[in-house]
Amino acid sequence: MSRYNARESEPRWREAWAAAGVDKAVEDRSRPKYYVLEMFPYPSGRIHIGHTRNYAMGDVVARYKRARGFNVLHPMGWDAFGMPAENAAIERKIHPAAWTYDNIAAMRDQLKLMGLSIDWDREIATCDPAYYAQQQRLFLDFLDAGLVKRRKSTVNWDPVDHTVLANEQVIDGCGWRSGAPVEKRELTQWFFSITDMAEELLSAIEGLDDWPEKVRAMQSNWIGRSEGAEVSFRLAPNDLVPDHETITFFSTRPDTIFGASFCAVAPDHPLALALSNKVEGLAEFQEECRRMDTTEEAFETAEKKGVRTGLEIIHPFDSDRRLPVYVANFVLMSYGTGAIYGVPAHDQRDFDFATKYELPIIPVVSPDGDPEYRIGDAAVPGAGVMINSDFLNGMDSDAAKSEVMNRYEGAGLGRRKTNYRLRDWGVSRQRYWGCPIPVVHCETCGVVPLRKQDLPVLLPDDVSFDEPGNPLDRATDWKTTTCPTCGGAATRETDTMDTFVDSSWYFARFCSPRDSEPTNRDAVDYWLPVDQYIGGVEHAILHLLYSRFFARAMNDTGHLDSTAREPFSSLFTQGMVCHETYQTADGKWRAPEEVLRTADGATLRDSGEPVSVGASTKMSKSKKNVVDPEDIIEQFGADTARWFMLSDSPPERDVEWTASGVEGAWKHLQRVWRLVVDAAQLPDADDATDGPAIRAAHRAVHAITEDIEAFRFNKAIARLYELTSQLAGVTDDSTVRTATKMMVRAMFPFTPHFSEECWRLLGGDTLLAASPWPEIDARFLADDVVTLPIQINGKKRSEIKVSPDADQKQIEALVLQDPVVMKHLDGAAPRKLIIVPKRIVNVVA
RNA sequence: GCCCGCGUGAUGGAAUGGUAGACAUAGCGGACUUAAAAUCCGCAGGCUUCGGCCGUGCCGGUUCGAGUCCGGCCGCGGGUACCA
Repeated sequence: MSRYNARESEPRWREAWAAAGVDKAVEDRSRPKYYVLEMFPYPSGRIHIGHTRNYAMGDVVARYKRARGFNVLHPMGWDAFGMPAENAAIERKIHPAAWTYDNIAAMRDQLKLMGLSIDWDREIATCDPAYYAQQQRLFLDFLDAGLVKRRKSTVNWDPVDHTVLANEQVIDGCGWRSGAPVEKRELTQWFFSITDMAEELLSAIEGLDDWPEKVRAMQSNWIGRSEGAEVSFRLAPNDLVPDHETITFFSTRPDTIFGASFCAVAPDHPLALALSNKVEGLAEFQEECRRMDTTEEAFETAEKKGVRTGLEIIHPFDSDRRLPVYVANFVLMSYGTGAIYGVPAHDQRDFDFATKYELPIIPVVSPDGDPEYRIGDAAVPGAGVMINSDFLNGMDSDAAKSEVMNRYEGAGLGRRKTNYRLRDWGVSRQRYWGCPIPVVHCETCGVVPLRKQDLPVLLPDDVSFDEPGNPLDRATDWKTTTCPTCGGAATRETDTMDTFVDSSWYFARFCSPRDSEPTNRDAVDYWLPVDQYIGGVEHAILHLLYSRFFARAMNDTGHLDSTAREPFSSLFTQGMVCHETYQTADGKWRAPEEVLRTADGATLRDSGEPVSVGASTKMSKSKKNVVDPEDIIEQFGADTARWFMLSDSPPERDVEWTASGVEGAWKHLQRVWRLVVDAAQLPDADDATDGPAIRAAHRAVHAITEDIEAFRFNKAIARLYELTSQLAGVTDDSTVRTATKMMVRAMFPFTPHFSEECWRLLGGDTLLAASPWPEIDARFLADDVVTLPIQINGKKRSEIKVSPDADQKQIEALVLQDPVVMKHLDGAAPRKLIIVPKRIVNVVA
């Protein structure tokens, strides 16, 4: 009996597809387009199993849509700038470019083994000057349009590596590489004005119907819109800061103004800075706050502390009331106005602060309407009836909110204001391996953008990585240049762009990857938006939000069609690939290939030492629970790997990689192969011939089509298992060969090489890769007879077989004659008889 | 704290309000074989006095009928946060 030989077959079919050019995407306006894209990988050096699941899903979609007559664009590229390349340069004395391009070459070879239908002619790498030169053009256009700004901001500064760190690179207050405590510094940085688009980015989420609800919620929360009042209250006359007359506050609860018992400003608020040397202990307190790291956990435990300034605010509605002003560590300069008035009764932070400093806690909102309402040992947020609030007493808190804001506006104290949590996107990085920012610093003209004809600004090759800091700062020859405006001496900007910039527009570049402009309008108008984007949920906020911003910015600067402001019309976030973990008694992690797994435990293969089996978690080097896709492909072939990864769990959920599961997938393909070998000996049936096999095939493919459309790949595969058993079980049926051919075609998106091999064996003389999806014939879907379950009082007791077009009376008669029904009714008439056609019967006794 | 998800056999998971557990993995039994592997066939939620009864995290509701819808809990996972 012959076996399917993946190792021999798979390369042969990949060559055949390449020779036929089936993966090439050309603009063809006579056909509907379909752009399917998986998030492009960072070229770390090896393809990870998680990548392969991601690309397998995209490939199913690409191959299916192509078979459905769509003109498919399915490209691949490399998110190739970033720190690991510089770290490699530091540790191994390899140039980042050499390291990166070696990795790309290795990963491209690995990816090709999977048999993905990718148009490799469109491959791009973001570190390629041909790519980042276009990014520099976009930067200049954005600058021109006011979408890029340069300003001072507080950053995380690593004092050992002499560089700015992203928030994610600060771990427990220390630099992730140097381990040194991170400082906050004021640096002048480049920003994309994403906050200008906050409202549009938020409201447009509404229209992203084919995005996961989860991602939409995360983006909404991240943008974080809140409505309230921005008001300025007068400071009582004082000698400390005579030129400060007011403090401006933001509050979402103007209704609680009569509950205010203190005010607080951020340590870096202008007023606090002005007071630094005039209030005892303040300068030290501010220094302490600066040292406090910016990560989340630190705040969790940090005590609320402040320094009383001696200043007082005059209550806006009661000029006899004075609110002491503090500088407090829990007030952030980066949100609102950097100043709050504290209402301890209705805000937990204010409550904690007031308790510590023995400030009054005045309830002003009574949840149950009781005017004598008292606060316990925690603040009570939420709505209610106003109490202790002068002219607001008795009002509903929502109405009070509106009333107070009206009074503020009437008195010229302030206005209604919407604030966003979203911050502008700081893109400056003091790094070498990134896209240079195309501006110069001129002694006379200041910051001057380059002219487009001066682009690209190429990264210098000759740089050293043996000192900390940004190598570009030390690249003197490169840095020294002339000013495009005055021709005088100038130095280049040495900041490079955040790598998230690179990935914010690559989907547009794929439409015309070699064009001399960032985009070709004909190409992007045809291909965009991406019809199906697939990637990990870890990019739910940053990458996807930045891309949404970029699509709009490119729109506004004429690089994209003005009608399409969303880049990805449908988004799918796939689950991770997990694996059991193994540990020996001494606590050391062991790799799956070292372990012999039995039904009730595991031992080491070589020594027989017992191994404890731990939870299945995301594959990671530290836990050694990693499977190398190349090993799997070597052993079983790409199709087996693809089949298994999609078969076991719904695509949005994590899948557990198991050796037995992969073997099961491999066995199944061999089973199909035997079926195909047998079927190849049989004659074809003509289209009209009916039989159990062809019926089973049409039904299965009908369902599989719906499953693929709905991203239910696991169910599609389950149906293919079922169909295989059905075809193997029929005897004496002249439609077996025809049905087998249909099954092989339906398997094609999942197991393309294997399906081609089967197809050829069954006499196919075309490539399945260029063949249409099987047509469903409705004749073969209809039932001759349907089985109706019979429930009595909602519990299944019996069933009857009826013709599908039997009418209610016929069914009723059959039901009442059913022995089980007769027994339960015991001569009585049913109280009610519910007949759902072709579904179920319920007898209410 | 807030915002999302999710709780179904030993396991991954199926089930437009209509036969709960498709399909797969592991397991058990059998066939073939000197034997093993491979392959093929079959069994498989729990309890039962063999009539049935119970069963989708828990409690209640809607319905002829609830894993599915509604209300309230419990548990797990993810995201996010001194955001005023």
